[in-house]
Amino acid sequence: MNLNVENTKAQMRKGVLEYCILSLLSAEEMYPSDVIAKLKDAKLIVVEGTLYPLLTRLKDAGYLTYRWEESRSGPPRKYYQLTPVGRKFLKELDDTWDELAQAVKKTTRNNPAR
Amino acid sequence: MNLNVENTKAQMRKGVLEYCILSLLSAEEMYPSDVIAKLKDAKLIVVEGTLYPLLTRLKDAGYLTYRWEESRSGPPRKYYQLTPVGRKFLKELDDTWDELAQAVKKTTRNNPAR
DNA sequence: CACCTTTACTTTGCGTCGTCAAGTACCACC
DNA sequence: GGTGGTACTTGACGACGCAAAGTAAAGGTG
Repeated sequence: MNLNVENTKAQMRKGVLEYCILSLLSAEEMYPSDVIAKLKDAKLIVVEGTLYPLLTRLKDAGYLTYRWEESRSGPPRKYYQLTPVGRKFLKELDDTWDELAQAVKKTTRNNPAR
Repeated sequence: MNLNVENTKAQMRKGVLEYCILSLLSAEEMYPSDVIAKLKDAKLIVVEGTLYPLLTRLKDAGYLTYRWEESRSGPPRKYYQLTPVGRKFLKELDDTWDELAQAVKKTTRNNPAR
């Protein structure tokens, strides 16, 4: 048990990972390293051991597909993209996120720190 | 493994629980059932088995204290309140939340669903 | 071709934590 | 002194992020 800011930050990040990844992939087809780089840009640090299993889960759930593409600098890459079902799912996650943001806003409204 | 909206919603909720609870308690002293009710108002469903251990962790970490108070309709209640350290921690969580919201906004900016 | 580096994908095990479910305890009222 | 409502506790379980080690493909260098 380790209740510090870093840990809580990690907890919060976990909750939105799926959503952010699907959202990134909905805008443009990418392979995992691209996704990690994009997330890093947004200050969401994610490592391989987190991303790969998650992508696999999303694929198994029918939200993602991928195609192999050759690379000039190493092994071939898996380029992921949303399926129609994935797009539908993403729309629901948009609402879910908005609801959560509303909920947080509501519970923190009278927070003296603000 | 069960990748549906309900599950993802639960995941997101997990991430902000600590924050919301501390925030509620910073505004006013409460006992667990009050907290559950307030969270429910904000559409954040939390059950006893989640809240009690979390409050204990927050107390053990030095962020909360409690005092017993008699009740007219049952056993005495533990009224929780933030410690000075808890207030400091909460301030940091405010920043953490803002950062996360920014990050999500950034990754979802080009999401066609929006 | 043997070796090394870089890049990409995979997998195992661990730790944390929310949740379920069952249990304990206190109080009021009849 | 049962009975019902309220409050707090706890053990087992499962999901999942993450660290770390492993496998594999391509290219460069001699």
